[in-house]
Amino acid sequence: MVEDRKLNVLRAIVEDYVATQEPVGSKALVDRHQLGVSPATVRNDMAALEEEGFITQPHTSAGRIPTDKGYRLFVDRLSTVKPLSAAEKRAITTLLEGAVDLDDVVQRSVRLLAQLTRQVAVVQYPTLSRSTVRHVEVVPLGGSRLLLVLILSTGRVEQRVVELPEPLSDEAVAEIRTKVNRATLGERLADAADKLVQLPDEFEQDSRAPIAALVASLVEAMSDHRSDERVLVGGTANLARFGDGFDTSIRPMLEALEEHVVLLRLLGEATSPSTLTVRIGHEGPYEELAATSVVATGYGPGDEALASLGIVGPTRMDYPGSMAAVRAVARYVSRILDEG
Amino acid sequence: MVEDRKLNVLRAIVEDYVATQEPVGSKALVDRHQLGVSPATVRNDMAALEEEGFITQPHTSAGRIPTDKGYRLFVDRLSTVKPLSAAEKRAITTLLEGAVDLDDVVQRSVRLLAQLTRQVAVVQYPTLSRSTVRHVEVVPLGGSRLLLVLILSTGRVEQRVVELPEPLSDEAVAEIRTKVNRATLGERLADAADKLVQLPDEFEQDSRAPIAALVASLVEAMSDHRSDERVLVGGTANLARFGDGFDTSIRPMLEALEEHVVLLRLLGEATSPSTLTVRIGHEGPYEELAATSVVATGYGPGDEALASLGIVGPTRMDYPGSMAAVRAVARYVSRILDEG
DNA sequence: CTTGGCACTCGAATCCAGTGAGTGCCAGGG
DNA sequence: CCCTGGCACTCACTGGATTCGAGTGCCAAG
Repeated sequence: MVEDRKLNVLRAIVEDYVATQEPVGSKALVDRHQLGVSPATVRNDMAALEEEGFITQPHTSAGRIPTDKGYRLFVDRLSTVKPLSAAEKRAITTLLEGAVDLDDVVQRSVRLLAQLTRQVAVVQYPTLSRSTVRHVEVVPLGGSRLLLVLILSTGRVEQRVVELPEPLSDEAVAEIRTKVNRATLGERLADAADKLVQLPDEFEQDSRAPIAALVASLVEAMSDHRSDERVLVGGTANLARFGDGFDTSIRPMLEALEEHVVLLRLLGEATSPSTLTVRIGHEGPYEELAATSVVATGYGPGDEALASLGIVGPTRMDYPGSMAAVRAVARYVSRILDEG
Repeated sequence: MVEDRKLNVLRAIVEDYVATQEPVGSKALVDRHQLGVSPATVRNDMAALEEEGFITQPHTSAGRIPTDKGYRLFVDRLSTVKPLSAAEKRAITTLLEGAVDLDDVVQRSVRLLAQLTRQVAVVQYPTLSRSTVRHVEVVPLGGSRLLLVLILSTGRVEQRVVELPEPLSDEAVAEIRTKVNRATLGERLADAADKLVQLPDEFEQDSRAPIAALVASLVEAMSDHRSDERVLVGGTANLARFGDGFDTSIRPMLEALEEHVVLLRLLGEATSPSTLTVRIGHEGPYEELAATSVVATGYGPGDEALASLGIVGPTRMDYPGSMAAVRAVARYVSRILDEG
């Protein structure tokens, strides 16, 4: 019973602090929430909560603010899912349904997430490594140059221009095209690359040089994990809203947002769309980002997570709202990928 | 003679203020520059400069800071080109030469510009509208779906998936491919679109429906100026360095950087790579960005400007350095586009 | 035209009380 | 055992007064 109230107090503190960004005291707490007890009682509870490490006071005789541990308890046990408003749901569907291609989906998702949560949004492009080959196109560009276009099951398109040691006839190109497609269609990228390297054997000895060059370029495109690391960031203007711990917190955040590798580590392993990952403050791998939290989840067709998306913001964020938005967007995007 | 010294004083003020970010007084000025006159003389000159509107004092009995008009005079008449260091030149060539495709070139350019100038860098993707068609590829995806790949002279690749009203045989696809290419090869986008709309007439009456759908999608891809508006932004972390006029200036900047349309207006019309555009403070079209300047130029193969690139920073920036960096990067990128 | 001298201005820094939100603790009552 | 009102205490914050000093403007002399 009394334990319950303590948790209620913690919840109230988190909610008020997130709303006001100011340390919250016992008096204000009983005023704004129906706790049914006096400030003195709340004070006792607060003392206990502080003892247990859930809240802290910035200085003696100031209100309390939640610690990372406090936020953790809050998201794990105290926060109820905040359903999105009808308007928000509508915004999601209408915005995402207007998307024309994969790039567009990703761009719109970032925008959407940033708007919904008023935080910085991060969306990773679908990973190459788990997708399969849908088609390979070989286009002569004149001279001895070829354009290779690699179309993947996720809708991603990679292209490369390759310079051959000698020109190829149109017939030779056509032959290569069919053989390459026969070898790789429907294969996962890693497997497709394996099959490709054996492909030159199927050709005459003296025509192998150009084939080998072409295959090498294609294999490189397949194994090039550059695009794995591609992420899109949006809503950075929201950073300026933390009028508070400014320079200490905004600088490393901006730096992190530039470093895609860092961002990907922040988003973490792509989990299934039904699982949300919340990383609070110091729980993350970066010391400089101790004041920021990450709410992320995976997305992809079916329940297979191809990539992650999420938001990054100060530890003092609206967790229920952010979590609801991230989850909703991930689901809608997954559904779109399902259909496309 | 005395007029010359006044200009020297202005130059010194700009340089010192840019370096220290603090109002500069007469004493400090004679200490740090070999002006060969006493502080009192400098004071007289300063009074004159203020009278003419080139400098101002934030409050009585403080040092002077340049006005927008002062910066303008500085960049127009006082700044000598600051040659890049050997290391910087090396950085440019090595970084840009490693690029594998157009996207990569753009990405690397942004990074480079941000590093060189320690400002926010903006690079516009090469415009579609002025480029010509190099190749159109039509790929059956099974069922009645086709993938259209549009390859442009700039190296840009656009793709669309189109759903036809009825399936097409492989032979029909091949025929379409040749006809489409014959009609559009080498044409500018606008002209190519014009030719395409007449294409269905060349086919049998009863096979026109799928052709029309295909053509419509291609024309849309060609006239879709979405990609005209694509820009890449980098180096936002540098914003945090303006430890000074923070909240008044960083917020609108972040917002502007999110709005690509705004950014494009800031970059302005793409000029030839040999011409630099410098927009100082209030000279720009946006009231909120009165404290920011833009250094931009066009780039593209030959001397034809396909798109713009540049940097955005506080009016108190190192103009000679920024201008040198922007110009150098634009030239190198143009050269790469020439070769590619 | 330049220069040294000098009075003057005004923001920034320092100091110092006063204020008040908030706490911890305690004794009394359900 | 838990809640509550009371009370002394702490300490950031505010605002006014004061000082300090960088920097200016002006003037008379060279």
